Amino acid sequence: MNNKKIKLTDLAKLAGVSTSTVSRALNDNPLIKQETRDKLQRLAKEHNFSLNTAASRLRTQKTNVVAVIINLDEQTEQSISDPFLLKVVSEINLALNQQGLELLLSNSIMAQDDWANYFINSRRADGIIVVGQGKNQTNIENAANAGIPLVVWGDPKTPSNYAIVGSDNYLGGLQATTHLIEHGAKNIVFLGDPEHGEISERHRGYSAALASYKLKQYVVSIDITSSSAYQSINQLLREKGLYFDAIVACSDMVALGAMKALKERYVSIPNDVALVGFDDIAMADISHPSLSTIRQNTQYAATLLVQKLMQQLAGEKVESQVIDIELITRQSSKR
Amino acid sequence: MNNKKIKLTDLAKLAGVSTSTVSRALNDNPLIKQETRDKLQRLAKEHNFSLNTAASRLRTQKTNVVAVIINLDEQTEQSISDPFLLKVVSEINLALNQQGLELLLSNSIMAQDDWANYFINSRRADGIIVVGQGKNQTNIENAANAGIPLVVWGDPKTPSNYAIVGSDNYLGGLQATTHLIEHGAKNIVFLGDPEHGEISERHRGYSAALASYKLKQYVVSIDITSSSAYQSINQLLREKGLYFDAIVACSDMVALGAMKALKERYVSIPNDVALVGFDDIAMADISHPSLSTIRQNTQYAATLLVQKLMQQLAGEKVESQVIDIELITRQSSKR
DNA sequence: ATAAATATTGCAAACGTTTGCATTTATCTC
DNA sequence: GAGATAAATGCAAACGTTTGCAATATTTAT
Repeated sequence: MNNKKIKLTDLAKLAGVSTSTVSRALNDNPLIKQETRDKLQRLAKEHNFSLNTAASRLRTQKTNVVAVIINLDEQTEQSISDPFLLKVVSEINLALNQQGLELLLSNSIMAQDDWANYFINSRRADGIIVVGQGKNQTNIENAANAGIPLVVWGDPKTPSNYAIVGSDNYLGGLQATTHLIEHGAKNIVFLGDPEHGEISERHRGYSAALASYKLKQYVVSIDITSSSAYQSINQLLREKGLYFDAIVACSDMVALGAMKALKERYVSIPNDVALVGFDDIAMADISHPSLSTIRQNTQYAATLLVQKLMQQLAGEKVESQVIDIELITRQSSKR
Repeated sequence: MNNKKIKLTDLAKLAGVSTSTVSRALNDNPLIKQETRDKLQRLAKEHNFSLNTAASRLRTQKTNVVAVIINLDEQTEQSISDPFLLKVVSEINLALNQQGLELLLSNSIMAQDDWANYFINSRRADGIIVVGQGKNQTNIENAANAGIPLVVWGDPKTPSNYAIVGSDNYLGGLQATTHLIEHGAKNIVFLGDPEHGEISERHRGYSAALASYKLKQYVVSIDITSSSAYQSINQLLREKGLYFDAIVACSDMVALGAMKALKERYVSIPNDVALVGFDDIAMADISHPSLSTIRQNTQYAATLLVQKLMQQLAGEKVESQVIDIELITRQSSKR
């Protein structure tokens, strides 16, 4: 094993050419004759050489790194328990790698609120993808105003000075609710946190659907975790009885928590209470009864996020973009 | 907004001192008078200055970055659908941040098998944490032999030339199985892939438990996903009927897939078939009936992984370490 | 064959830190 | 109060790339 790390200069010496030539050859610069390029690339591989990214980043002022920060509200445990956010991250990772970019992950850093500075000024990353709008968008807004290159996964209809990619949450809420109404539901509970970025739009969709059928709203505001959903449905049944015949949950995890509470009290799903979730996580299909839900196209979203960030870095102006959702009907809403 | 990025030299000029002093002051070097340090740190904050990490990494030959690679077998879809692996990553992220380290995430890179070279030689990261042993450990072994600083989340009892941190999978399999036997199970199926790193140990524990009670093994080998579990249990019931009265699943996702198949065919859990999973993901508690399982202490594991990697980077010799597991009994195994 | 145009390579100066060593300034000792 | 020791700061050389420009080699046109 080579004890000493080999560098560009060494490689140049070995090949009997200048370092500039090697550098260009390895970067496939057409200035260099194809033949020479091939030779040098082979030599590099042979000697197990790879460029020192620190040096190259210093020189080029580019990192090819994108920071991804999971923007969770401190008060909720959503992040760790919710598979959906992590799925989004996973898709972003794939999309980035496909572009030869790397992913610097962060979830706790959001608290110390100079994250933009931390990542960009220090040249740790070229740009930032924020996953989740959270309850409070001001620090994102500030960062965007300060010229930080960033894109956000969230609700694209939110007015903003930065590009947001995300599902049509309003339509999702609308479709979920309409679907339940069309299957005979009259008293439909919205289970979630209407204050929260994306979710408030889902709630608006819910309201709109109810309004057009002249039905009454029942909003149950909870922390968006499955255990919180479980508890609140339990409490509801205990204290007020079964006054509803359907639930629109703001996420699948929430829906599954509610489902557990219902099943424990022998409330039949979907006959007594029909249920629609949001996200289409793996468990939606595995649960029993399987969970109807609004599927979000995370893969496409990830591609878009990366693409828009790159465009922004290239100096282009980018806009928010709405992604189609799809109602997946499973057992939990079929009567 | 400052148009030009401010650098160390500028700060020095502003303060009327040399760059060395500023550099040392910002790194809290005791060579510099406390008073000067405070003053310069304040100045830096005021001007929103942060060190250019590219330059500093180049100079110090250290990145303070750890690469985390999710080591999934290509043939399975485990990674994206399984919340457990992502939970581990999330915990590692926390542990790293606590040490002031950053996390470079990778999941697809494992395929192109010079990952060690890619991360370390190129100085993208100081060390590597591999999450999951996968079926084939040779490329990890090679990397370790080549002196790449790395630690692995997997089964610590696997003989290796690198440090592995992970649960006592053998004991987990043993406890899960014994628990079922003590609750009256006679014909216990092991559902999983006994070829797979960590899981083979769980299977060994299962075998040992059965042996000591002189019971017969029923191994159902599947891909470790919930859908695969669902299908195979379905097929089993269809073709062979209910010849078993308990299942030890190699993971919670697999257990939940099996549970769905059982429920669909009105097999009562736990009365007809008792069930124990592995991991204790959030869904284990939310499912109905709730799922008994072997809890893995991921948080402690993450801390250890980081700690051991740091020790290794400091030149110390580090050993594999077994982490205690805990049997969580819930409804799925109570009769 | 020669001049002009083009293709290929090399020189050397950055990029922004850190750090060994030299230097200055402050503190102590007798 | 002078000399010696200790504390605080500054000088300048790295770290390993990339790239504008200059220089050389090759091809083309006449």
